[in-house]
Amino acid sequence: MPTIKEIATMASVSRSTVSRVLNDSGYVSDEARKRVEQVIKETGYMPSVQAKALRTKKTKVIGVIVPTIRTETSSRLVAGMDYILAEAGYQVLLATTNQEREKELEFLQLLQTRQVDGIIFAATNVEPTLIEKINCLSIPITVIGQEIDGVPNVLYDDYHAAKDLTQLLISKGHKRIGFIGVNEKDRAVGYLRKKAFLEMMKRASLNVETGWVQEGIFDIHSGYVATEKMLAYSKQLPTAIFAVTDRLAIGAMQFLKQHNYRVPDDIAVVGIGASEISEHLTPALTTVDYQYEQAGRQAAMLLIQQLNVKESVTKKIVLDYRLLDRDSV
Amino acid sequence: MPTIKEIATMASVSRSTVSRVLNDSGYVSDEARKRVEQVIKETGYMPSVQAKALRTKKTKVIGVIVPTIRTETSSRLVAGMDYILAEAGYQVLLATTNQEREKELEFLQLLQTRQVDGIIFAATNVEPTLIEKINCLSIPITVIGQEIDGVPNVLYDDYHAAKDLTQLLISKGHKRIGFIGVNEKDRAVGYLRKKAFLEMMKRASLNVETGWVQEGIFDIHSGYVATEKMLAYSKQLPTAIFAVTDRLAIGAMQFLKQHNYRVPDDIAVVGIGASEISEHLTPALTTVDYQYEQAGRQAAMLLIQQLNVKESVTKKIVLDYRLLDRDSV
DNA sequence: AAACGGTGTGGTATCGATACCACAAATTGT
DNA sequence: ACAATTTGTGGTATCGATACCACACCGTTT
Repeated sequence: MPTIKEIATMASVSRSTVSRVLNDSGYVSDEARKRVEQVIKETGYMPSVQAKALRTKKTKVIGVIVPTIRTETSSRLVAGMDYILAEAGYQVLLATTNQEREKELEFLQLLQTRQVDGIIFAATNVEPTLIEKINCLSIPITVIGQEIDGVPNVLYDDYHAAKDLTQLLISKGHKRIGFIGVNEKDRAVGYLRKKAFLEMMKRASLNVETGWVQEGIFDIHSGYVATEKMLAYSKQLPTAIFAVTDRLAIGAMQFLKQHNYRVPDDIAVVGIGASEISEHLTPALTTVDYQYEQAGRQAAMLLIQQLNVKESVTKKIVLDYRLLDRDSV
Repeated sequence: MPTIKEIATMASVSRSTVSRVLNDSGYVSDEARKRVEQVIKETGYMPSVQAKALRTKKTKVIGVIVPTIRTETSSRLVAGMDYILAEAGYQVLLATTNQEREKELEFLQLLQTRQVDGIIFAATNVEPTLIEKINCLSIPITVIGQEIDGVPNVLYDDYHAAKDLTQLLISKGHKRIGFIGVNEKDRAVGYLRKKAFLEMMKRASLNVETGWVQEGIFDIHSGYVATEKMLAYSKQLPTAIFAVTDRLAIGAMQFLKQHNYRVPDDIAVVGIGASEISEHLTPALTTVDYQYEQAGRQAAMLLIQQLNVKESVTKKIVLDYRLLDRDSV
């Protein structure tokens, strides 16, 4: 690959002129421009991204931090981001934390020294040190899925979605409803969804047995186990189970089917997430669609907006959700 | 962030000495080293990746080209790669092609000008122009999932896996077996799996009605539709369906259940891919586990190997697969 | 005719690091 | 004691681009 210097020599102009042609900046005579373009075409020259980045401090790369890329949620998020970012000429540099807190910090640092133009961060645990780090970051950032003050956020409306879903169960006549959650350190998925559930039950004056509240992690099997425990420890069996993710719901349904409970006739099940499989289950799972790809797009757009205006915006976007009332209730 | 020059001044040494400390190369007195390290610690200095890359031509970034990041297959692949690459100090720059051929070429070019240290390419269509481009690339590359001569490959054993799976169906007494494939331009998934199926049927002297052979794309719904067509156009109904991916198999099962065919009693179903959900379906899907994460790891390891020896290896790794004989047959 | 503003071009400094060489000082060998 | 290493350090060139300024050349304006 030739350098700009060689192109300049070949076209009998200075490097400056070649640069002007490349960036379409400043004055260049038609004649000079043509000569340069000709040489560029002949040689297939492409300017060195490294050199350009060093000089201009712009890399056209966006760092994306996600807990994992294996789950449908994350991969859809990233797909959505990538769609918008690619359109705007950016590429995605991926960083996966595997839920480890030190790694979140580490990657924020790493991406900064890599001089990415911006960061999109799908956080899980939001603790003070992390927030502090984010706030003193010199790069535009957008946080998705967890609320952090002072930075642009794209948020799911976990609270209201969970409320609506609980209300749906109640309105269909369920009075005994079990709950499968996750660790409450995850404020959005763990804390807010549970809070909404409990509040709605209280408002409807419905009792929640302690055995009805179980906790899983993020995989299908833990939904299975949680359901097993729930049924074992209940004085009275619940008639419905609210699982905070589709995978947990799928695990629950699997356990129920295998133990000859009919869904939804004996026990109804709902999830959150609208995973691809959810509508192909029998019965089709009632769930909430957060439209993760859309969320990724929004986050990317919000970031690009910041990059363009060059001053930190602190907008919050609360995403819409759709209740998918299907056959499992 | 200070520069190496400032660190040098602060530690009363030259930039060269700081560089030597940073890279642990050449001779540096203990005393000088200590002073430099002290200043680095105090300032929190981190060398500019851009400048380093410009000088050394190494970016510590690996470009990964995949058709999409939304599917379980791809996301697992990438997760596997990321695991190994992160361990070796590389980061992943993502490029998704959405199956568009021009984009595959475009990204190969783009990644090259970005001076990534290596490329991992999960190709789909392998046509001459692409192969040519790959062969004249100046960067180490590893291709995964499709066989291309002259470059290191990580391959699934599509042919034998499909044969084994067909054999399994035959050995369980099935004589009328339907097939749901994908476009044969995809040599691995479309062509090889079909070839293996047809050969095994022929070898067992089993007839394959034309209506029994259907084609879908890569989503669940197309498996549903293909099954619908298959049953509509069959003179005699098949007793088993071989779908070349799990998603197609899931679509098939969904259609069958909804139309009151029992799986596997009336019609058995098998897939390929061992998607997470496959074991949680009722009945649990018989499928082939390609261990995509493992595949991603292998590809990453193969690439790193090339980077280390600095000469192009042309090794081929054919991955092992596991037949998961579950309840859908 | 002098002054002026718009065009077009080249030269030089710079971004922040490493490579490489020159050279001084310390150590070793004979 | 002197040459030959080994060790330690700094200076300069370079990677490949852009930023910015200086200047030359025009045609207008006063």
